[in-house]
Amino acid sequence: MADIQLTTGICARLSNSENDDDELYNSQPVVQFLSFKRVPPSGGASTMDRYRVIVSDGEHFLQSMLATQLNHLVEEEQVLKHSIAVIEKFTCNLVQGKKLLIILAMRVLKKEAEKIGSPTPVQPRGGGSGPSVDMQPDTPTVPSPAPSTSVNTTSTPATVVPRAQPARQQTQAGRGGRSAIYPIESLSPYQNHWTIKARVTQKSDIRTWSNQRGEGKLFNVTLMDESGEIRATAFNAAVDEFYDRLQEGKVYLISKAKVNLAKKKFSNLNNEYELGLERSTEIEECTDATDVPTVKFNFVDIAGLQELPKDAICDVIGIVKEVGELSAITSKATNKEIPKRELTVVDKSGFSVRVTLWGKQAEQYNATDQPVVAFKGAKVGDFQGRSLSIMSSSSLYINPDIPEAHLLRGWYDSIGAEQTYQSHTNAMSNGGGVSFDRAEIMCLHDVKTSDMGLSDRVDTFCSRATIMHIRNENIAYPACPACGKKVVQMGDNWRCEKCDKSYPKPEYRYMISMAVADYSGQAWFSGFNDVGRTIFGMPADELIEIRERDDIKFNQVLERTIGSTYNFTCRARQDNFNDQTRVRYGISRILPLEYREEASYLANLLLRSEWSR
DNA sequence: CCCCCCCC
Repeated sequence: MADIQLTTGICARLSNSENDDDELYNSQPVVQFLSFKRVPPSGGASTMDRYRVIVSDGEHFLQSMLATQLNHLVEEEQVLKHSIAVIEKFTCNLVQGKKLLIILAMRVLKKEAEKIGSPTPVQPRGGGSGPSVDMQPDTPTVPSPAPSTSVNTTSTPATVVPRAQPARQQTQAGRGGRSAIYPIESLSPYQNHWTIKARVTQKSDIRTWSNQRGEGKLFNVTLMDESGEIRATAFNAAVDEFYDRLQEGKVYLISKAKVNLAKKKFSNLNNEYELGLERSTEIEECTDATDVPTVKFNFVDIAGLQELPKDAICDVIGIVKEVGELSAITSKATNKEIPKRELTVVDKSGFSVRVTLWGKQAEQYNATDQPVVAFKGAKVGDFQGRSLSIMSSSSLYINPDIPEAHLLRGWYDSIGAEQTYQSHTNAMSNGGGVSFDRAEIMCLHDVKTSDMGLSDRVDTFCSRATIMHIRNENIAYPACPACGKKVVQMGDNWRCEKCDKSYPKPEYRYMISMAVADYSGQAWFSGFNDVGRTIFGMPADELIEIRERDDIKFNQVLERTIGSTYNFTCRARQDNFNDQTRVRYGISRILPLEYREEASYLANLLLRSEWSR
């Protein structure tokens, strides 16, 4: 190669050009590379390192980025410092008010070269500061918000960056008949002739609809490249055309789809736009897909689900401990039968959660062993504490080849399979709608000074309190083995009025009255059989037997309970006794403290405060 | 052009 000319002035033109400068975008400038710097991904969908580079036209220099499909040129040392190359395809993004060149395709003309000239920073037209050439750790694309579903849903990205301007496209769309490959991030309704190279990370079932406006069918896919994600929808004829061709996990070159404004409330993707796949849309599977990232998860552990609000969208990974049979429900809204299957999923947090699959996912689930399962975009429900629902926009991965899955497999096979798991039901509710909720904990002082129990309704509160004393009189009563009501001794037998039956032996049931205290004060709580079984760890028959046999031991058993702390859910009720009105607190649920859960709660608090900083 | 994700 004889004498290579750099395209003098190109840096200034790029820096100051309008985006509709077709002539500029169609030129193939020759530049010299001055430096390369590897920068980590910015989060969001991006999982690949990128190269920040500085290019020179001999007169000025300009900060630029290599599209990730060009990373290998640097890594294989096909391009070096001072190499001269022709930029065959490029686009520009506006980042923090500055124009940033993104090199999409290039050809090295001279690998080893000397630095040409003494280039200086571009002076922007009309004053102002020129493009920064310092290596700030920002990236050329609009940063995704911190994946918000698993943590603080109200956090917003620290920097709000103007969206990429519509990148223009080389009209010689030509060579090979295909347009340049554009980052998903750069798509907008203002440009045509783009091609994206994207992975299908999620594909919905085909859904039909019927309303006033008509009827039809559709499906969606989520497409992802290193710059971001976009949802694409195909209707009717396009469904027939593309449903089978688009497969989850595969990478496609997609062009000539329509770019529509996304209705944000229907999508949790970080994209202003979505694609309409039409019959004229071109979709071609791409086998060279190593540069297109695979799905990225932001897992929350199963214990941590109770920190998420209902309807939060999250990613969860766990072991399928139990698989339910395929069943169906009838939707109240549409009166349609909907196939349903429930999985019980556990993880290292020691919790289990019920996960509902719907439709085809319910029908097609057929893993009978206990696989690792990862969910992306599962919806948090509050049925029996916490539950998960897998929506059409969620993805389910059986035994995904990711580190978290291998760790989980190893843990489960060595210790997890033997352990018991706490369900959110047990942690939070007694099934009758009364739940323990740490956010609802009241201190006893507040309970006693509030109007709890003074109204006609039943007031429920939660308390974390420590047992100070248990009344030893009337600690249990002889009950009917069938109905639990009190029985009376008649000769050798015990008679139940309700059942109209006599039994040779009663079954004792607890009737506990205990003084409890927290940091603010003390109160008397009363509870029945389940409360006694929880605090004594034995049925009432056993305790009564001890009392009859050995009074000292009986008192020891009572004393053993002193000082233990529980999570209580109580009902406050007015009580009239001997012309005196007082408020009584009945325990409707008692739960031992779960130290694992407490630790995980605290860990999640810490994480949350880290991330919202 | 959908935007429902259902039920216990």
